[in-house]
This record gives sequence, structure tokens and C-alpha cells, in this order.
Amino acid sequence: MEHKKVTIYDLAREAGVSTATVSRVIAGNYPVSQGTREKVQQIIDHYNYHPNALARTLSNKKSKLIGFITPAITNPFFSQVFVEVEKSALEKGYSVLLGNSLNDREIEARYIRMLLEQQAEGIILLGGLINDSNPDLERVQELIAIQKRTKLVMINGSVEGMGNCSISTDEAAGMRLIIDHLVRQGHRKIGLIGGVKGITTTDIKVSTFKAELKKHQLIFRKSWQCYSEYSIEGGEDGFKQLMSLNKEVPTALIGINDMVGVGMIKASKRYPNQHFAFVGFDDTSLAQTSSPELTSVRHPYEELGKRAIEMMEANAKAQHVMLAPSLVVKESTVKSINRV
Amino acid sequence: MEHKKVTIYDLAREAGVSTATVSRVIAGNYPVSQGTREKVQQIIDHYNYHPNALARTLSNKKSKLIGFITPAITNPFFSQVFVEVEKSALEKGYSVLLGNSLNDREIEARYIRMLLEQQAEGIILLGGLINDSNPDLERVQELIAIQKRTKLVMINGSVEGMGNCSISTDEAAGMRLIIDHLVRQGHRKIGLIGGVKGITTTDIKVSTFKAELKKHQLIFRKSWQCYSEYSIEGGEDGFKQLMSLNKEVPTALIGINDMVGVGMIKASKRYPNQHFAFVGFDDTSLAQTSSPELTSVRHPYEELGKRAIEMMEANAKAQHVMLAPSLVVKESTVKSINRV
DNA sequence: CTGTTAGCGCCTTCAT
DNA sequence: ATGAAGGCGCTAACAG
Repeated sequence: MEHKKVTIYDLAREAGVSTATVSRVIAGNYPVSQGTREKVQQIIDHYNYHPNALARTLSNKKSKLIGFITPAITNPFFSQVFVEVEKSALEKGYSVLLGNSLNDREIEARYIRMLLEQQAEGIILLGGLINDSNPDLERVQELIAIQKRTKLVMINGSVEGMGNCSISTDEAAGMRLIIDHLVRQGHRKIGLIGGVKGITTTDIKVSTFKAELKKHQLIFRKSWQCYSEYSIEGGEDGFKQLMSLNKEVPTALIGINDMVGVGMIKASKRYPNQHFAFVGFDDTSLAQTSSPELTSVRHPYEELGKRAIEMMEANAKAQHVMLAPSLVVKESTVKSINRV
Repeated sequence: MEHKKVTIYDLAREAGVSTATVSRVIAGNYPVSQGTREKVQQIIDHYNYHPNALARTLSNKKSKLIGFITPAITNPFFSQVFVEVEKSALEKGYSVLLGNSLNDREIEARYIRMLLEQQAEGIILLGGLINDSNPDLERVQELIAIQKRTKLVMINGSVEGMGNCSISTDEAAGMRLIIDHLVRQGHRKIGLIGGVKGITTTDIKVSTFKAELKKHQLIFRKSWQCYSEYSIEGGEDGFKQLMSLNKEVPTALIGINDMVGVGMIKASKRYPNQHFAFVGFDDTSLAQTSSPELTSVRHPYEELGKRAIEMMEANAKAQHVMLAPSLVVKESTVKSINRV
């Protein structure tokens, strides 16, 4: 660990050239004669020299660093998106600094400050602060302030009236896929469980749910839709509530996300005589580990990550892109599915 | 976004003081008169000034940045550890740069280079390259080279003969907890499924498993222990193999980790007439989302994160700490457990 | 308490 | 193709 730092000065001296030349061979894209290039390169290798990225950024203003802030990296949905963002970033030569805000506004703010101070070239926001249907003013101000200093891209969320970029999955379309599938399976009594009113993605799903039922001439029964946390427990509670409140229950139940879907499946095991179809949302790893495996709406994860990075790089402003999801059908809605 | 960068020079000019003074009020821990401090602070606020962390680090050599490299952040075990590391780091004023190597040595190497160039004060390794029981020489050389440039801490893994620091869970103790528990539940026929021979953590578990069986005077039957991938599929395959190879099967099955445990549970549903007890390892979120919920060995996650950061800060060398795990008993081994 | 002045390590014109 | 030199923004002696 006590390796005296070697700098381009040392290399230059040793090679008998100027620091500028060394810098050029490191950058690679400058005219340097074959001979000197090789000599310098050799010395670089010999010292196992690593350029100081900080000094470089200080000088040329390109940190090649982007920040990614999310409330819970342990949540499979968030981590799957993160991984795709990271991949795309790597391809373009960026590093990603992950900030896990733990749903705490202070930590979130702290990460943002940190990223700004690290000269991040952009910040990507996923979940958390960007998902309120009616964000409080203070929050918006905060975001606008950030935007003055760095590029801001939101994934699956956006805030009214601040010309930022965002990339999202068309969750309304996802809901339509679900209803179509269930109807095609013969279901006419469908319920929707979970989510928090006022959170954009939930609001979209609920309103689309209602509209689709109407379109298919199915009735929307108020007690067949209830809110709850975005968690396994939320799903269990929602299911219990549904069962206790109704004498007539749905034959198919949609969870606002996979966790809720899995929670419902767990809770339903107490009613071995009744059969339900279950659907989730996000198609996270959870949807594959549950049994039965959970039919779910899949985000175009890879595309989401790619576009987020592209938007970061582009200097277009206020661009909102929406991507189509797909439905991944599994055992929870179709019994006879063969595992591959 | 086009906010002309304001520097301490601007602030100094505006406040009619020197840059040193501005720097002092920012640092906070230097003597500055009440009056000037307030004046400067006011100007800082007014400009919504953020110091350039790179310039600072370049000057004072403290990046307050640490790197964390893991092969798959989508794996709940790794992400749970990461979160705890991050928390502890935050508390001590560090930021954590996450590198997700996707089990690819090149990406891993690239992250390491990146972190070195970003002047990370330390690198924490979890999983991946540090888990071979017999690491190839090249790899060790690599690690040693890194160690010359920055502090290296390994979590749940270590490499022979390079005086680094490591912090691990005592997985042998974990295996003992499992066997004790199963024996107490009356099991005398126990199997162990999953893992890859040559990976340290697996080797430890397998050899302890054998030793414990002997201690309890239970026989170790070769066909009741098999290797497989660390995945749901691995668990399913292992279980199928077990069922097809034996006429007499164990009553209790241990998975090398939770994924394997859950995979076995899934596969076992094809044998509704036979009852098995299942145990997993790591007590990740998977162990709670499965049904039945999976009894599992829990790592002291928080402590693991805390110690890792402490080790990073300390300049002690070659310290290996081992922490005791605990057994979290759930439905998969004790039917009558009441959910809390 | 506060100002002056070197760096920190690298990049980038501008000459040569 | 290569060298000289200023500058990026901040900190840390060293004076005063």
C-alpha cells in the first residue's frame, strides 16, 4: 500500500520526453511517433502506472461518472434496472455511482450533493422522490436546482413542469395486457390489490384497470380493489381483507407489483378449496421463485437502461419516452404451462 | 444546466476575503471570526455553491470514496451486504462506488482499475474472485498489485498468502446450528444439496456437514449430498437427482444457500405425499417470500458491514475476523410456527 | 484570525 | 511530432 505515487512527471523524466508526450500516449488519440510511444508505454507498464482520474477531470471537465439514486437496491425491480443502466454506462465508458436512499429524504439529498461534488455528468433517478402524483413544491424546487448543475434523467417517473428527460414503461399498456389475458382465460371477476394512492404508477394502473373492465363490459366492484404497501405483507393483508369483506370473490387477482402478487399467493394457501389466478407486475426474479410462478408484466429492462444513458448523453431537453412492456405468462394463470 | 461554475475565487472576491478563508469556512474546523464566517456562508448559500470534491481530493489526498465489487447485486445476499456496507460508510463520511462484475473477470478488472484511478481509499470485495479455494496465481498477483495501491478488505472470502484483511461469517458454525436443529427435530436422515466444489464457502459447508453427521452418529450417505449451481434451478435439479438416485431418501434437506433451498421446495411439490424439512443458508429475502418460509442461517449483516468499513479505516494488516451466524427457524422445518 | 503562495496531477493550446 | 507553460479548484503551510 505504500507505493509512492508515480505521476506523468516521473514517467516523462524516465522516458526522456515531456509530460505532454506522456499524456498523449495515454490518451491514445494524438500523434506520437511509433518509437516514443513504445518507449513510454513500456515505462507505464513497468511502473503499473494508473493515471489520476481526478486530476484529469479537473483539467478536462469530463468525469465520466454518473449517479444513480434509488430507494432500495434490495428490491429486485430496482436492482434489475440498475444492472441494465450500469451495463449501458460501461459500454459508453461511464462509471455509475449508486446511491441507495433507503426511502429517506435526507440520505437522498446527501447523495445528490455528493454526486454534484464528484462532478457527476448526470444523475438518474428511479423510484422514490419522483413518484408522487402531486409532489410538494419544495421537492420540485430541489430537482430544478439539481437540473441547473447536471443532467437529470428519470426512470419510470416524472415531475410536472420541469423540463427534464424521462424514460418509462407504459404501465397502462401493461395493465391492458393483463386484463386481455385474463379475459381470454375466461375470467370475468377480477380484482386489483395493492399500491398507494397518489403514487403515479399506482394511479395509472388503477385507472387503467377500471377503464379496461368497462371496455370488456365487466363490472368494477369497489371492494375488489384495495390499496396496500408494496410488499409481501401488503399482498397478504390485501388478500385477507378481500376475503373477509366479500362473500363473492374474484377468480383472478392482480397485484400492483410482484411482491404483492406473491403475498397474495401465500395468503391464498389458507383457502385450499378456492382457486385463483394471480398476476403480478414487473416480472422480477420473485415472479420466478414463487410457486406457482407468477404471470407478470415485464419491463423492457435492457432498453430502459440503454435509453436512460442515451438521454443522459444527448443534450435534448424535456424528452419523455415511453416503452412497451410485455406479458410473461406463467403457472399462476395457466396451469398447464410446461417449464422450459 | 448552464450555470457557470462558481469557485471559491468567486466567493472570495464577492466576500472580500481570501480563498483560504472561504476554504476554512467550508471545512468548518478552522478558526474564522464569527462575522466573516457568516458573511461567507451567506454568499455560499446565495450561489448554491458546491465545492469541487475532485479538486479537494487532488489537494488533500482524501477521496472519501470506497469501492465495492460484487458479482451480482441482484442476488439478495450480495445486495443485503452491500446495503449494510453502504450504511456504515455513510456514517463515516464515505461514498461507496458499486461495481457489479456480472461474474466477468474483465469487468471486474475494469472496475478495479477505475476505482484505483478514482483514488478510492479502499476496495471491498465480496464474492467472485475471492472465493476459489485454489485461486490461480495470476489472480493472486492481481490482488497483490491492488493491495500495493489501496486498502483491500474481503467479505466472506480470503486468499491464502496475501496479508489482507477479511471479515467473514463463520459458516461452519452455521452448519452446526442447522444440524443441531434438525436433529432436535428428530431427523436422522439429512441431505445437503448444491454448491460447487472448490468454492471456499461450499467446501467449508460440506466438510462441516460430514463432521457433524459423524458427531451425531448419523451416517453420511454419499448420494444424499450433491453439488449444483447456486440457483433455483440448481436446487430443483439437485432435488430431482436425489429422488431418482435413491429409493430411501432423507427427511431433511439442506440447501447450500436460499436459492437452492427454494428450488428444492419447488421441486418437492411434485411429491405431495412425501414430507421434507428444508433449510437454506444466508436468510435472504427469498427465505421469507417462499412458502413454506425457509429456515435459514442468517449472517450478521449489519456487523459485517460495520466491520468491513472499520477494517478499511484501520491500518492494521492481515486481520481476519469471523462472526457468528444465527439460525432463523421458520415454517419449512417447524410446521406449527406462528407468523408474527 | 486571515492572506499569500505553492502545489496536487493532468490536459491543452501555442510554439517549435 | 514534441516541448513549454498555464490552468482546473481547492488545500495547506507559512507568514503576518
